[in-house]
Amino acid sequence: MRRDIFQAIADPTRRAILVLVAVQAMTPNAIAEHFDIKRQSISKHLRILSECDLLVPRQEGREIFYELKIDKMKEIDTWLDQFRKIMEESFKQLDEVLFTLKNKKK
Amino acid sequence: MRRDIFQAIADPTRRAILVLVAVQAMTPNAIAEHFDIKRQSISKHLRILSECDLLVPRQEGREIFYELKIDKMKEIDTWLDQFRKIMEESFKQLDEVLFTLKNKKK
DNA sequence: AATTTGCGCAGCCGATTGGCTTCACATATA
DNA sequence: TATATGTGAAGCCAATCGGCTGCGCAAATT
Repeated sequence: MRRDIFQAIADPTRRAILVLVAVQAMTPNAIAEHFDIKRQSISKHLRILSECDLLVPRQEGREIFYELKIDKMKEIDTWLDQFRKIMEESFKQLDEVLFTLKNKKK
Repeated sequence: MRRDIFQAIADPTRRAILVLVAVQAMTPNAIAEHFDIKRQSISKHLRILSECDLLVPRQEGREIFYELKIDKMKEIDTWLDQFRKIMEESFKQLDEVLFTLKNKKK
């Protein structure tokens, strides 16, 4: 059972759930109302999202409110950082090339 | 056949390929050397990454160099923006609450 | 106490995934 | 021209995915 954050957000329903819950913590039933999917299937998604720490359940009587753990989202951002860094490097090298060319012109 | 960027980066091999290619455009054979996977399987991954515009193939004789299309990566960032916005709103509301509390104290 | 409500779990099932092997084909190279 | 090399496409297969239904259980309501 792979259970990383990237596999979690691969599913469009799960991404939509995250957006919903981001605005306001919600119960499985309330979430299910927004989809053409049985409540149990939503539950399965919530389990996956919880297992990789994107959501956190908070019990309140017989209801369970699922809340977004925004910090976990930052992991995606961190992954993107690699590319920002690499691209920055590329531009730096490009700048050097351009600088060299400019100097040669003189 | 789902083919969106989130499904593309769900696979760890594909994420590694993206990082490799980000540094420098590479041929399928060169990429395959970095994995314990047959070249043909890598080809399949390259096809998927190309189909959702994360990579671009550049033919050079009988070799094909796959290059990262960094712009496409920004789509992930754009998706994350939703959450940044929502969180910003939450903090704004929290600030208001704190402000009200402070005033009540007086 | 009986019923309703909110929920998760287990198990079924067709579709998809991500490996693999075998092949065909075009471009170097001998 | 014959051979070696770089590549993608097709098809196989076990594992996983994402729906579904049918439970059981605890909390709330009657």
